[in-house]
Amino acid sequence: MPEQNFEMEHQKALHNLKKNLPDNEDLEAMVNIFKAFGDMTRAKIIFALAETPLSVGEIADTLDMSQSSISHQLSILKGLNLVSNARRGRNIHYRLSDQHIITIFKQTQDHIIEDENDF
Amino acid sequence: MPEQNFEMEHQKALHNLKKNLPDNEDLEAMVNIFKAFGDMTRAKIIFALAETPLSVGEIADTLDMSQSSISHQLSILKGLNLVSNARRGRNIHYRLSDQHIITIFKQTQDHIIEDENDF
DNA sequence: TTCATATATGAATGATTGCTCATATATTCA
DNA sequence: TGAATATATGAGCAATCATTCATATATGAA
Repeated sequence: MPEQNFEMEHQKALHNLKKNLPDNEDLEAMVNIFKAFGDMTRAKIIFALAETPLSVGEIADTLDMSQSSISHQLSILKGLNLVSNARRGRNIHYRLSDQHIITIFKQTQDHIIEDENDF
Repeated sequence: MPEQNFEMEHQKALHNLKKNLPDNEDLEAMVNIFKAFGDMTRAKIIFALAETPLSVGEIADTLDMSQSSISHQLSILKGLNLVSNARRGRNIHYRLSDQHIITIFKQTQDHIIEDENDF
């Protein structure tokens, strides 16, 4: 009876579930990154930096937001090693730490597009 | 002088930045998904559902959390089409809407691993 | 050194959010 | 139908968070 096989498989999966979950530390690292992505300002900063390195002021101008706000958000992104910075003349230029970051955004965009096709 | 070329390229990139950013609607959709991923409870739910479909009660037991809390979080995930549900006998089973979701998590895990190697 | 500019930072505040508790709804079973 | 079980939902509360405002720090120019 296939119905019972399904049930048995399910029970087995259920039993192993808890120990198959990533440990809290790893999960927390991931969740923190998603949290960083889950804010309009930071997402815009990331997309902007995907095009070219930018100074704090340039980002503030582009996004039409205060210097302070951008600086605060950059320090969060930096704390998570999502961006790095370097002085360039009078300014400090920020850049994405690695290309993975923009890939994750693109992947998510794909998910949304796929999703829209369902309707 | 290569320094000036750099500066000119930068000015050009800066000028085009604003109109190259994704429009707000698209960005908001992405940000909402990241927001959903950016919470330990929901992340755990997603990892659990990546293994097998589960009822609300099974998730609550596995994560050692209240039924109400899990139900609330599931409704958020469902609102974003990240999970779907179907009654199965007395219970309601939830499953991931598509496989993209777990790919995004794995991609992020890769980012973290790469990051750790830098130290 | 002094002034001007660019960035960082701390405190305060309003908004968002995750959980709990109580309760409503819905389905199965007897 | 009535009781039991599974899930959903609304209000309330504490915690988190993004922005602002004021100010500190740091660099470059004169």
